[in-house]
Amino acid sequence: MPRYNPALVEPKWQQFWEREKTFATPEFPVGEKLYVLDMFPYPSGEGLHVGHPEGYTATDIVCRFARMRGKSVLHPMGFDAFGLPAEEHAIKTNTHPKIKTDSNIATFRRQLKMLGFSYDWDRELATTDIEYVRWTQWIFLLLFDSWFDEQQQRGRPIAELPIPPAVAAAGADAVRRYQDERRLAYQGEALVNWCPALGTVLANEEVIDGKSERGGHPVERRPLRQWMLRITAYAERLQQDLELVEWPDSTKKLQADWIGRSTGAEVDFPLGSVDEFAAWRSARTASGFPVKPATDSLRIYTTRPDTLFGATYMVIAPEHPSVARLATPQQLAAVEAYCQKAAAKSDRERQEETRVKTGVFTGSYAINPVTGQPIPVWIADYVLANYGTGAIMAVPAHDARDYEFAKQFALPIVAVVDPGEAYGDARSAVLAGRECYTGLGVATHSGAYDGLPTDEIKQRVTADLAAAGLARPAVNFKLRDWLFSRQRFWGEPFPLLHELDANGQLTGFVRAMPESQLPVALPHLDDYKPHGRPEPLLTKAGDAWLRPLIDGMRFEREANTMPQWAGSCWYYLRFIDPRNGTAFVDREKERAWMPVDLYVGGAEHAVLHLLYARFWHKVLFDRGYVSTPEPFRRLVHQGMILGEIEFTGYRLAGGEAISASDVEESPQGGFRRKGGGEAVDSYKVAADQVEKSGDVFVLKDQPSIRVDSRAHKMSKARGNVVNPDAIVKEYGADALRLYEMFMGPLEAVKPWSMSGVSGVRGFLDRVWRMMIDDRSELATLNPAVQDVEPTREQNQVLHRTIYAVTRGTDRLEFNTSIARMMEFVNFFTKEAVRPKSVMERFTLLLAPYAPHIAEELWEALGHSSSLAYAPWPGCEEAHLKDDTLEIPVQILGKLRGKIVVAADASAETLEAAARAEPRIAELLAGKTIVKTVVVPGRMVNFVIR
RNA sequence: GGCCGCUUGGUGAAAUUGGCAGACACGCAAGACUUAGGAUCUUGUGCCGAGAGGCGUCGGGGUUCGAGUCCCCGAGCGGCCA
Repeated sequence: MPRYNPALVEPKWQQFWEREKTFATPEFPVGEKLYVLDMFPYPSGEGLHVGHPEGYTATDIVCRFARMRGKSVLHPMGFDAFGLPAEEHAIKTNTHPKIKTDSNIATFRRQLKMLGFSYDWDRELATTDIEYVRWTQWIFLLLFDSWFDEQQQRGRPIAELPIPPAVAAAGADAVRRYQDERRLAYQGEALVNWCPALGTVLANEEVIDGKSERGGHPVERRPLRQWMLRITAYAERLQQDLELVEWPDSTKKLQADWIGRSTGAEVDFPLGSVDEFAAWRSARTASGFPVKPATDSLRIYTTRPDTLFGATYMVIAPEHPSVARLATPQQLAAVEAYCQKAAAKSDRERQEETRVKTGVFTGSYAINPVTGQPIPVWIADYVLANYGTGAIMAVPAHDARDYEFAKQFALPIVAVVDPGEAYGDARSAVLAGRECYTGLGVATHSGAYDGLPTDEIKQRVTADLAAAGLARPAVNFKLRDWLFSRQRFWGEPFPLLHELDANGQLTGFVRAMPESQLPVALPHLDDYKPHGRPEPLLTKAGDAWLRPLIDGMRFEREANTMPQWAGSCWYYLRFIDPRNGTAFVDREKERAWMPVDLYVGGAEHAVLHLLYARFWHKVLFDRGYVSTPEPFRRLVHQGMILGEIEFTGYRLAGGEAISASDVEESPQGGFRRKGGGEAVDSYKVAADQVEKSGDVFVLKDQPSIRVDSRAHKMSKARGNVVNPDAIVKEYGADALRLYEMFMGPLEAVKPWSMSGVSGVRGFLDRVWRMMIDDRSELATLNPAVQDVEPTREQNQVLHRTIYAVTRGTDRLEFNTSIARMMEFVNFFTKEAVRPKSVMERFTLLLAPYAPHIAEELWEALGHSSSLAYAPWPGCEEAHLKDDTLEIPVQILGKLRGKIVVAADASAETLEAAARAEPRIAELLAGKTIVKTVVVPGRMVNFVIR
């Protein structure tokens, strides 16, 4: 047979697998199931990136390995195909975004097939497929049809929502309104990024520093009617159930922080004069804490009820419902002006800590319920309307933002938490109100509570105020409801109709499309250009689509589209039953395959995609459509692959070299001399121009000049992008797969290296020559491969390799498995006789990693069927062990000698042998042995004096 | 600014999870084969030292018979959030 030629071998086996449907998954698992999922890609116009095959190869190895161990494996692939780039392309070229999307998918599919992944391609789907859209819309309608029962902590059908008698008495419309306010999908006003210059609404990622990403035009925040999903109802469970999954701790923490559960208290601060306070207070004690905030007080949420005595003013959000009521006539104009300005800012801008605090006094006062003192009520945009109650008590001594605000507006600062002696000199500054302290301590200036530690006073104050009807313990979440509508074209239409009255005006009521009428397809548009209004682009469609006549009634269609997240929220379920025309997934199949056992994808999706998918899954679970509380049992993030390591030198305008240690990034981009000096130019330095000097690299001919040595993110601009097509062409798909796994641990960030690719290609060449006679023109085995019994040593090498590769593959430590296979090949290429049975078992070990060459070798070894389901080689204990071991002998923990003993030598034998070792004996002579540590099979250590 | 992670030869890394630091690969060097080499094979390759030997896992401290691994402090780099 000729030399190893992946260009021939790889397409041959790809065609074989496709023709034979080798990786078709049965409808139901046979025996133990394994569902292994890759985060499906967005099919960009750039094609596959070398980062994609990293995770995909890892999961492919896991799947091929599992099949050989007799598991039923579900391993699907699809495309997250809605998205902005396709829409932008559509606007530019005036072609339907589906055209570009489909051609991008075709490229991705070709590239994925070229890498030999064992997907069941019959299950391929794209979120843009109209049949997929049907079920995305169907799930949306399920959300629309659900409300969250706080008592039972689960979503239930809206028909089961108890209607209070008063509402029922008010008539059918009142009941509908009552229900609509409680659905998991509801309408609300939310701010959009409206860019007048572009005449379109922009996604958050298209807005950078308040300007449009394209063109840098100003962007305004405009309130617009939008669809929201009530994910906050599930906050508690989304947080709790993180305990059920096997995810990286860092990812769980990110999610938990994003959900942001906090405990504290809601406290009412009465409005009105000091002399009314005592009466108000006793009335409250009698009536208890009202469920809804009353108009005679301001309700705040705080996580630090222990600092109530230090509350010297209050702040409400500019959107707070009490703004108009609290603004006194003298202050009204200033308040209105302030609120208008605040509305234009994003929440994010408003929370910027570096920003100078702004605010305006309402003119009104509230009473601090623990001190009975009046405190001013301010309006400031650092308080957000939708967190807590939209109002805070400000404790400038113990909250950084309140402190800054108080400084800015000369408001009183009263310290009520004593940080204690350990805080040093700063303690007196804190107690004098000259410094802010946010930590724990001991109560001071807190009346009867003085001297209590923070945790205790929190409990006591909350309990006491609750008893007096002034407060209640409360839990709050940072998580906000999910803004689910977009004003774009390329997304799923909402399957909803707005009712119109006799005059063609909206009644405010919405009707779900009946299931039989799904899917609602996108309308035809003559072009995809923005229409210059903040409303959804679909309002450009004609009346035939927009205002359909159904059963003799005229409706207006919902013209918003869903965000890209929608499709990726449930694709893992559709893969189980991708062609089902009557349900989004068959319940029995779902029960058989779920949950996803291993989910691999980038850490950039650690929060949003995973949180949204978990939320939808829980709704489906509550409504009885799926059987597991969590969708993804185990999650792994593959690390980013960076470009090849580069050396970067710097020089001044005149061309004079400057050391990297004297250079810093300038804020405008580019580089400058450290300390804000002159601009500096960077340039690439060839590897042979530098040398290592201590910890750093310097120019060979100018050793005083340091250069940077670093791998950068791959980017078009930097020109360091590696194209998988080129790698496959030059080295083969197996080499690419093997290299990506050999680079280092799956989760680590790793720099690309072309010579590393050629290194693993060299390994595959050696594997080939180990078994194949490459000087023969025919498919001939290497004459060294013979049908003989392995020697004891050969068996040892084989079984140790089986052991290590099995273990490494199981634990996703692919790099070490590959290293062990390399050791195997290094050993056997030196053997004049290579037992065929050993070569066969090695080929099976290699198969998950480099499946094409393995199939080819398997065939050459005389097998007529694929090895995809051949049993994984077993490892026999007897062949793993040596008769004798070399054991290190330490004195005071330092290696001083070695002894060779029987593998099963006892502790006594070991110690005796160690003492007898000449060098050890010499070192021990005349010393007192304080202690002897013997670990059989491992080491001996003498502690001497 | 907050949170998380990382730091081991010239380079990517390994270390049975507290027990011989540097497996495997790249690179480099020498040699063999060869008309040729970006092919193949062999040998060597942490640092200092002629050697015996000593030193060595970002820096400092601690726990331990024993620390790359665990704990504390610090530095640098990266990621995410703000």
